[in-house]
Amino acid sequence: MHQRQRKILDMLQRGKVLIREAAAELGVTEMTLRRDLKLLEERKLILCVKGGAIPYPAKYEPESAAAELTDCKFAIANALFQRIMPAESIFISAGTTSLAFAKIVARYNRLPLTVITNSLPAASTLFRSCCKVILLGGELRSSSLDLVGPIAEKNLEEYHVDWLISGCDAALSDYGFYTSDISVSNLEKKSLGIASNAAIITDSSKFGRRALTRFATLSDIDLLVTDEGISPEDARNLTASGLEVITIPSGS
Amino acid sequence: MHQRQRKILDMLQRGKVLIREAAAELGVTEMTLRRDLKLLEERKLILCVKGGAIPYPAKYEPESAAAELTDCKFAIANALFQRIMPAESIFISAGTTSLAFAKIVARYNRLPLTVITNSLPAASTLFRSCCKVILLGGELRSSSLDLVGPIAEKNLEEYHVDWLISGCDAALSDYGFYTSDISVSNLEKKSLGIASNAAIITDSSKFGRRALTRFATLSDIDLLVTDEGISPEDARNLTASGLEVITIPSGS
DNA sequence: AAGAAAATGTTATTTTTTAACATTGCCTTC
DNA sequence: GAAGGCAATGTTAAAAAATAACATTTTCTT
Repeated sequence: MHQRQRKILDMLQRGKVLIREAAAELGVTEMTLRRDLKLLEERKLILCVKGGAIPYPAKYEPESAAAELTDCKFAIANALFQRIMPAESIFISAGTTSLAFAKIVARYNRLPLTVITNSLPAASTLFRSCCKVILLGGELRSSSLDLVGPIAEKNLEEYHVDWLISGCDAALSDYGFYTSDISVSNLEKKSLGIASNAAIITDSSKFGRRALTRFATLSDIDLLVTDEGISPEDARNLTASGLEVITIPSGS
Repeated sequence: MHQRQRKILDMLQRGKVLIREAAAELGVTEMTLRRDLKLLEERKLILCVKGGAIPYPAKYEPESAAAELTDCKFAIANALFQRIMPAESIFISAGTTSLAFAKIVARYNRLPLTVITNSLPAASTLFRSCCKVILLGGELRSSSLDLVGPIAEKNLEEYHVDWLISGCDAALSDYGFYTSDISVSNLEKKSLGIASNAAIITDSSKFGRRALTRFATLSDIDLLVTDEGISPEDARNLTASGLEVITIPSGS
């Protein structure tokens, strides 16, 4: 990397850099500095704002999250949110639907909850809020930004929560809920054991499919929130097994 | 909050919003949208970039960090970094000097280390790097963005590291190192127990002062990195106690 | 309904960004 | 060491975006 670009990064360590000033300080023309900034921005080292640049904000969200946070997921998350009471404790698992839920909680920011989570995106969303946030320990997976593994599972034993809030990768209405990651599955199973109520929030497209491992049977779960896309038969199966099913309009 | 502003936040959930487009979509003039964005930016809900805005990046750094990350701290951190060998495991404690160290590690990004930390800023800095990151669990303190408390301490017992890397709030060259936070102190004490080597990195201004609690005696520490501002007498005291002392030029 | 206050729109001006092309300096190759 | 090429930087003009100042509309109050 060019010496000058390295210097720009140094300058940025303590906040915003203005193009005007920095160009003078580095003894180059504004155009050159702009070209440097563009390069650094492409490499995700900085973020260009109006008259300058700031350090690249370490978004605590996997790259994929933005695309997957659909309106439908927010609507589903919002429906569940209506059920949560002040001062309750909840465990928010990793995954985009759960993240949508965390964002709803943060946006509303009036329920003083105790939130336990293994998801850095969720913790990131909530740490400024009025909720108390507890993070499980463990190895940080850089792809999904969640904490899994034996330490996370062991930490879980220290807590009890009113609600477990989780998504799923696949679901069969007569058999249970699946995830495609074995370590996630292990953690989910454990978290079912520490929760008074378990809620699954998922869009209806997940039904009728299997994934690697089943982490919950139908009887493990108390409440399912999904969209109207779910087939009447699936809904009937679930209700018959004692789950409460909430469906939100698909258009919302 | 205005209905329209709420809508803007919704739009932002899935990435960048362009002023041109959003103004058309919301049926208002660009000027009005700009005013909305300015308001939302003041409330730290969004961040304005070139032709639009992005969701406010949840910077995993306490507000104070930027101002305190001086060149001096980076120089000190860099000197310590030279001592770290590939594949070693290190514990990085919370605090701005330790954060400077994490940033050096991330910037260089060639040492495959295992990093254990209770600091979200440090984890945030390192999660994209080639280091393996392990986060202690515990309650998230929103002011300092670190994890402390009994769970964090207990998790520590699961690990052993080659290096403990820590800052301090105050130091006496004939007595030891202080911090002004009792829960931090507890964690520091524990972490001394799991490290083969303990390094303290701190600017020389901390010497000759006390703070709330002493977390380390002189014999607990193996290596001290500071700047030339340290008095010859302090340096002599430390060396006499068996600490290796590295001083970096103040101007650097 | 009158008037005040807030919100929004309009226009002109300034600032910032982009694009296209000119210049410089460095490196290769003969 | 000179010719030529390539990358880096500089210059200028045009486009885009942001700001400021003021006009208009809407909303609320009384």
